[in-house]
Amino acid sequence: MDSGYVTLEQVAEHAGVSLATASRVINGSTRQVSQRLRDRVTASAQQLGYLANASAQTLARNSSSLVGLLVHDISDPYFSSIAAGVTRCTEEQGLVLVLGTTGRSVQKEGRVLAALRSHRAKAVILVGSRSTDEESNARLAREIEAFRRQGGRVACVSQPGLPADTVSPDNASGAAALARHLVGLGHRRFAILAGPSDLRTARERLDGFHGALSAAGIALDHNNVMHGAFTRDGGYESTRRLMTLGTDATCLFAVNDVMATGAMAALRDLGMKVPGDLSVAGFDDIPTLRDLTPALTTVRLPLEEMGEKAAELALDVDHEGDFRVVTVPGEVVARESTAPPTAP
Amino acid sequence: MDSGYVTLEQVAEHAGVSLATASRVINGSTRQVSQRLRDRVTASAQQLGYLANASAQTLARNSSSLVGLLVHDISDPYFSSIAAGVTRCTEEQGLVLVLGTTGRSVQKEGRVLAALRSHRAKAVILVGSRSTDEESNARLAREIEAFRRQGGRVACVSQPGLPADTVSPDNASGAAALARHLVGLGHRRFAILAGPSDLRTARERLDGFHGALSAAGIALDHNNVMHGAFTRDGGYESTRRLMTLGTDATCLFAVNDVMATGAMAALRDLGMKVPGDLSVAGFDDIPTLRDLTPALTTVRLPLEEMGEKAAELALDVDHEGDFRVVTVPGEVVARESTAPPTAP
DNA sequence: CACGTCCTGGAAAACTCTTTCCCAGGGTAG
DNA sequence: CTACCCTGGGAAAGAGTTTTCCAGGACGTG
Repeated sequence: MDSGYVTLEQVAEHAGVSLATASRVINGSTRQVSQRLRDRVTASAQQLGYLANASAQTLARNSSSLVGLLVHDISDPYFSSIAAGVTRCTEEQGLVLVLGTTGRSVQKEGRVLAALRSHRAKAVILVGSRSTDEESNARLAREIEAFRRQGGRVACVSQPGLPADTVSPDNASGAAALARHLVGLGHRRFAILAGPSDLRTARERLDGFHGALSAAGIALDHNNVMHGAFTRDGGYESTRRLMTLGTDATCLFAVNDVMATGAMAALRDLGMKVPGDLSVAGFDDIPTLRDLTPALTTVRLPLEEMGEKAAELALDVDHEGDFRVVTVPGEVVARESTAPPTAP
Repeated sequence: MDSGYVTLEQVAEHAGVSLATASRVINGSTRQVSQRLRDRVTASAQQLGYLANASAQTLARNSSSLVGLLVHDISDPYFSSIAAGVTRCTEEQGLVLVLGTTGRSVQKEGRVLAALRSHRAKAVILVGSRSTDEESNARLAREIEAFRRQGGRVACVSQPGLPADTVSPDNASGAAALARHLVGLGHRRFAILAGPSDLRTARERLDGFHGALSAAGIALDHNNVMHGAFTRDGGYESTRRLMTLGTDATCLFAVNDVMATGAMAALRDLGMKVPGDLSVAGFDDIPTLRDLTPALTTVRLPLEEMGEKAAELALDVDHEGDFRVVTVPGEVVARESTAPPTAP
């Protein structure tokens, strides 16, 4: 209690039992220990203020109570919402969460994954879409395999196609439903902030939206599709570019909410009214959205639940074998940022 | 490389050196190793794909590369911004960040702290104001002492008075500066969303604001000070309550931005115009603020830098002895949510 | 040339647990 | 009554590092 550590050996000695017995009492192994000794050991542990040395346990068991969570940017509300769901689940189970931020860098991702492997983390949860680049996906798949071979478990959010359990929003259907809703409002000419062209999530949403338009007999002008960074500033920038080039669109769809937020800021700076001059819609329903004016129409994803579900998948030790995919439907939430187009 | 682990012993054998030498090469101890052996060992490690077992290292060194970060709620942009700053610093140093969320529960805080102790974490950073309750502060102080006795380092953000290095915003001065600014605009009657009455940060801001008003010869009506939860919903709720009771105030100060955000939503729902019917100001300058309409007047804190600074303090191993306090000034940022009061 | 010093490498202890193996004692079945 | 099994306890063998201690060789000095 003073300055050093209380070891299990000291507890055993204090209780007058062997080290083995003390260990069996404290962690509750399969072996039985008589009630009498059990009481003595717990009393001694209590009295001495025993706290197990986690690294010694990890070394002996070859498995730790650490769970990794990899996100691109923790200050992005999309990721922090998912992170909140993950923490809820891990804390329930007494596990310790390790947060790694990748900044979308494959190298950093690799470093964090290696660190988790080195710590014998029990599981890792990868959040956020990766690129569609074949090579970096293959490398990630190898890292995942290495992690799993060491006894770790893996789950992904928003990145289907990897060799792991996955929680994946139904991007295409959600975007299609949104498109139909907007067409229902009377819109015929759309502009799209499509994000990076090599990002899977971005592309699925674009394709779903585009597909639904095609099905409704509406063409999408190539000049109305802007690619750019998947961030608020990317949305701002893309919108300015779009407006500088000029557009005939009556409705702007940003494939995620942070870009839509940037778009709204750009339009405000340009003196354009939403939805009067242009309707705007996003995707994700991040919590900060409801405080925008006008409130943003979007496709709602249950972000916290998705994080929680991913953690459950990753920590469900019973399951072995093929990879499960949980598809999460998106729900169109109509708010004030979209309205029927005003007559031209 | 196949299914098991490569140990340092295997690397040593492969390189034809002793375990001790291999260890000295890989981690770079104080001891010299000849260039010849050095090359052999690194080559073998590379070839075999050696990855150190972190728990074994922790056990042997009695210190790990883990750094704890305790926040109340990671999905709150205030905390996630600070977290982003902390991660930047820890990743630079190759450390692994453990994220603990407390939900403002003292028990959970204790549990996380114990887990970090058990893992021999190198440092822990406590973010967010605690209560002004003497007893729970004393308990926290004891936990901190225990952590430090085990060789860990501690830093706090926004909670001065604890036995640890601290990064603390100058709440009183910032709030006072804001008050002077608002008085300068012509406001004389204020309402305040003061947060929980036992939260140190909240009280400092309230007191600073109040003090500046007094200095300007302005009284603060007791009925215009609403206490409530330190969250968006708390701000919403408090504002509704305030308006239901009725107020003569021309300006509303919420002691943090998330409450101000809730206040704006409540006013919108009540059909009141900001700043036309009521000016609103907050405190913190969380990133999401700039996308509100009208944009919120606030006191800007450099949140990411504060996180980074706290991490630096916690990881500055050179420093021993008395506790350093870094005071961070807040800067009034005037935006559209405040304007001179309209004639009564 | 002898002796002390410095430097490099290796053997082995230490770190704190978990778990296997072994043993004693008591109960049960034949 | 003996052989066998079952239960509960302890000794000891790991788990993979770091680090201390010791040995031997090179080198410098008197």
